[in-house]
Amino acid sequence: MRIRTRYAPSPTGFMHIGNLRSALYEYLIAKHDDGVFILRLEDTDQNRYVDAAADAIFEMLKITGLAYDEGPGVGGPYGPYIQSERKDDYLPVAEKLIESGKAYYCFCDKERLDALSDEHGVARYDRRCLGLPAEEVQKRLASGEPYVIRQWIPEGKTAFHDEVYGDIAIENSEMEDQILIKSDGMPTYNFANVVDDHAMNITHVARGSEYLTSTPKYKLLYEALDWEVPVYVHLPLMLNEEGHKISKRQGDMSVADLLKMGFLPEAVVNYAALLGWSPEGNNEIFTLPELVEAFEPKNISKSPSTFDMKKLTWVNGEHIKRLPFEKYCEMALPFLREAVKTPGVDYKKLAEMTQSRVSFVKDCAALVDFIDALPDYETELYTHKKMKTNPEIALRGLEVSVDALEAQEEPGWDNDSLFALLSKAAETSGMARSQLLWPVRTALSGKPASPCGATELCELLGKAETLKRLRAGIEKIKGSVA
RNA sequence: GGCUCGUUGGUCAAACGGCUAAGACACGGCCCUUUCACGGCUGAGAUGGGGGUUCGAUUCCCCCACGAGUCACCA
Repeated sequence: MRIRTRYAPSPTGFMHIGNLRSALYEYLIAKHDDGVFILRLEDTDQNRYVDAAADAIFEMLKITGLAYDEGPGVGGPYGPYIQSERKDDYLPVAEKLIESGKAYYCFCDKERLDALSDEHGVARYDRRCLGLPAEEVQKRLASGEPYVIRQWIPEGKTAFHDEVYGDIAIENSEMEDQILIKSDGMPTYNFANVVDDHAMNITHVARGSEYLTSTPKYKLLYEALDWEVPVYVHLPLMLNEEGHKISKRQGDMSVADLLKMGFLPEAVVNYAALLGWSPEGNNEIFTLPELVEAFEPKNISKSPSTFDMKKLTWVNGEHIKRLPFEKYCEMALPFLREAVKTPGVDYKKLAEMTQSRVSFVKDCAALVDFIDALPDYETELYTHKKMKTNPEIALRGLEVSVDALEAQEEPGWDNDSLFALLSKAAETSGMARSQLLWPVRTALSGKPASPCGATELCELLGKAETLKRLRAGIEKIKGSVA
């Protein structure tokens, strides 16, 4: 049978990296086996429903490339894919459970329930309505009294198998007679989930390990309904830097925020895959199709992992380097154009120079900001141990360079010619090549690092500007030495 | 508090019960280099504690500690 997985978010807020990972793993489990990936919106909590949240989910899945085969907007044979639109499907199932004695009506109100809390604030329903005579139930139902439907949990112990965590068993006495149908007629998440997963023929359920302890209740429901239990793949928790589960309610970072910060969608996806799963080989950089190929649920780990911005940043840089040059250009050009206004600048060249040097595309701007205007810099910059320079040597190096460059014709003002020229000048003047190049590089960029070497800078800036900056450098050193 | 899960360097993580306990990020050094980056090499850095089982435990069992999750008419 074909694998069918589903990502079933509730549209109550933005999507964070943990949510994305759930969606991703669901997607990968399906696609690795040529299965079907489904999106289903679990909007049974009308109080927490946020309109924009659903759109945000659609958008994030689109941007990250997690295309669903069935779901809102695209349809499918098991629709609708929004729970509020299937609300009539749940009550009959609950009533069936009542008939078989696996569920019962409960008329207890909020106040009474609240009073049940113990010293830890933990409330366990006391089953007051469990033994209600049928006539009384009918009478109260008929009178329009609000009610909920509760699952009846039998005595015993319930075990289930999880692909990641193995066999887990929990005493039924630990479980409450949970509510299946709320007083507003809507199903609870746990119930709707089971009903829909069955209705939609879901074969594999991947979700965070926070559901581990409620899974036995699901199992009991499946058994009571005589439905086949899906394969469970519980995922290790994803922790924030404080060591707590990442959640929207705690204000943790959203995927949209990460994208806004300049992380590439493919980098975020790649990194999300790596948190809690490890590839077989040593390579850690993957595109989505490569993940589909490489992903094996058996390599999912059990222990929680902490989100690490540094590693994400590295992954991002790796993806930038792998970007086709045209693509990188397209992304970097707006930043470069904003950072450099000097006419006649070769933006393509700037893009070329920056691609291997940035962790974020937008960082390219800061690398070339010296082109329009020479930044103010300290004479200290002329001192470089490995280049064997200090301000005095730099002064001589600059003077020699200026002399040589002045004589260079404009038509031959290119990197190769200039490099040869300065190399020769260094030799003639008895200096090391680096003793000319470092000062030139410094005087032209005014920065400790530049995206290209000295003579490339000369080419970039043109003869007039080059000479102007070199002379300014000379004056600067003279001024500070004196 | 009950229950469930987890615990390998700062972080992510490998390791049929068998070796000097992989690799990646970050950090240090070196090389390459027209600076930086890239790339290459390299260094430091880990099995929470205690008991077992075993010829041999990161690995299996028990206890402890610590961490997290969960115990809603939220999902």
